[in-house]
Amino acid sequence: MTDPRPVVTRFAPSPTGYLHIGGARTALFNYLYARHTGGTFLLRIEDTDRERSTEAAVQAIYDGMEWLGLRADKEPIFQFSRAERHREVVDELLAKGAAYRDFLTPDETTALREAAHAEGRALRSPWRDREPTPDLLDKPHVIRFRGPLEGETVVDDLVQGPVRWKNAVLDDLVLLRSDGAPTYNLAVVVDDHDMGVTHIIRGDDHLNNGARQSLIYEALGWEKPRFAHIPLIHGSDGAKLSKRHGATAVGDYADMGYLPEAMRNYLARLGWSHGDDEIFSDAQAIEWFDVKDVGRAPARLDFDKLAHVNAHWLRLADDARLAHLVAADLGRRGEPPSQAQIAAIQTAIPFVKERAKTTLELADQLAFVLKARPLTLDEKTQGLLADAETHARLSRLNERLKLFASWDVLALEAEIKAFAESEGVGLGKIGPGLRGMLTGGTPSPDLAKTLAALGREESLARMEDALSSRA
RNA sequence: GGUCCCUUCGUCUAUCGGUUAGGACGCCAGAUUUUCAAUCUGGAGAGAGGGGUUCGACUCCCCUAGGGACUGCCA
Repeated sequence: MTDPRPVVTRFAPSPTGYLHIGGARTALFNYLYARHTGGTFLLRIEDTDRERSTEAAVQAIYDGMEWLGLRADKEPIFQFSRAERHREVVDELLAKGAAYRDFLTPDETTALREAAHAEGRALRSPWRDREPTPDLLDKPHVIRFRGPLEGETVVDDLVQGPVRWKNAVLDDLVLLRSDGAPTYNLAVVVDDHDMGVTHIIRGDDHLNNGARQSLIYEALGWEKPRFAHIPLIHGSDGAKLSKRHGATAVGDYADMGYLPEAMRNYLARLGWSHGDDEIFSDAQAIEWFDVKDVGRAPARLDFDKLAHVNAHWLRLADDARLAHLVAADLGRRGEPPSQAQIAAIQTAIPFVKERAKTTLELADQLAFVLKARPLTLDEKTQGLLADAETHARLSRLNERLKLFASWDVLALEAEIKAFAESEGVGLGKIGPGLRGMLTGGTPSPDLAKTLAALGREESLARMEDALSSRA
């Protein structure tokens, strides 16, 4: 019952589009399970559909997995390159009598299917029980699997539990097309077998295929892998994932300011749970993950929660790394930062990172840092400076700060408080004006942090700009 | 049409026959307050419907409804 073989999982996307979020999660689950069991995680590109497969899509898959940090343990396998081997297996099936040549034309097949459909039965070709004469062999034909007519097939799915089908309802699927190209269901079985895959974790849209594939394994006398059909992810509106939901490709999430480690955390939690744990590291995910704990109901994407998880990982992220990401975000926005601005971002990031949920928000929070001198002051600040008393007070603050050497948050905080006390006023008489001079009105962190983020030189310069701008 | 899968707060989920049905995000209120956030505290909020089984069902069984997948010489 228990499979003694070392665990081998695989992610097997077809290169016909982006790597979307659902596929990314499937890859994640395969990866986590392999890591959890000390097994191997493989990548197979299912490019047997020559019409729709593109190199760009293959690259998109690589890029997406790279960004998410999911590396396969071996070189990827391209399914199309194994067509010869697939045909070999079909010959074996033919020899065993587990497959047959079907000379029906596409039109005849369609007619037969419709008739069978109307009666609610599975399609059966008359060629299933007819021996072709030798001269017929040159004629175009497909090769179909000869499925059992009686009995039932049970797939003991790791997520869905035991699922059973009457064999009579499973039709004889095509193994080899009339042009000799192997089909998906055949190729999957052969490749998974040859790759030594022990656990097939994939979307539950493949659940029905599991029964058909199971039958092929049996016909070949091969040891079957365990299946785990995980529910699909839906968009935030409950509908199927589509471009309309804003982002389909995983790379889009990078552009929206999410961190890959946050993505892994959030995606793992979508459909899988380990008690009440919400925030967990990669190491914990690997330690805890088991396909048995994957739920059976489809889950929706929740961008608010993703943002919350992202905020957590953002705070833990390295400042230099965040500075690079913010710079990239700004570049994408058409506002590439100068070298000086990048340096300013670096020093300011520690003071604003707990205020942002994405690197995009981080870029917004840094807007006050990026402003060029002299700042344009908002009306509120202009009004404050127009008041002689306030102006005089802020000038005194400026003089005092000029003499203040230890430019760190705690010291600055104490200094501002001390100044307020010496002036005999509350912070309310100082804060708005100081902030206005420093930022021109753009939102910024606490005053001491704003001063620290700006740095001594820039802070004092901005103050002096403002104080002298009145005339 | 046929086959198969799914159904706990708005969302993600815990529960694995006995709980005031727990947590997280979001939401509302309050605290904090020098802007904007963040943070802290509190609150509202759920077992699709109907039958069984049982001393007792969110939990097991059946039916209905709703959602989804497959039904291809696509994957």
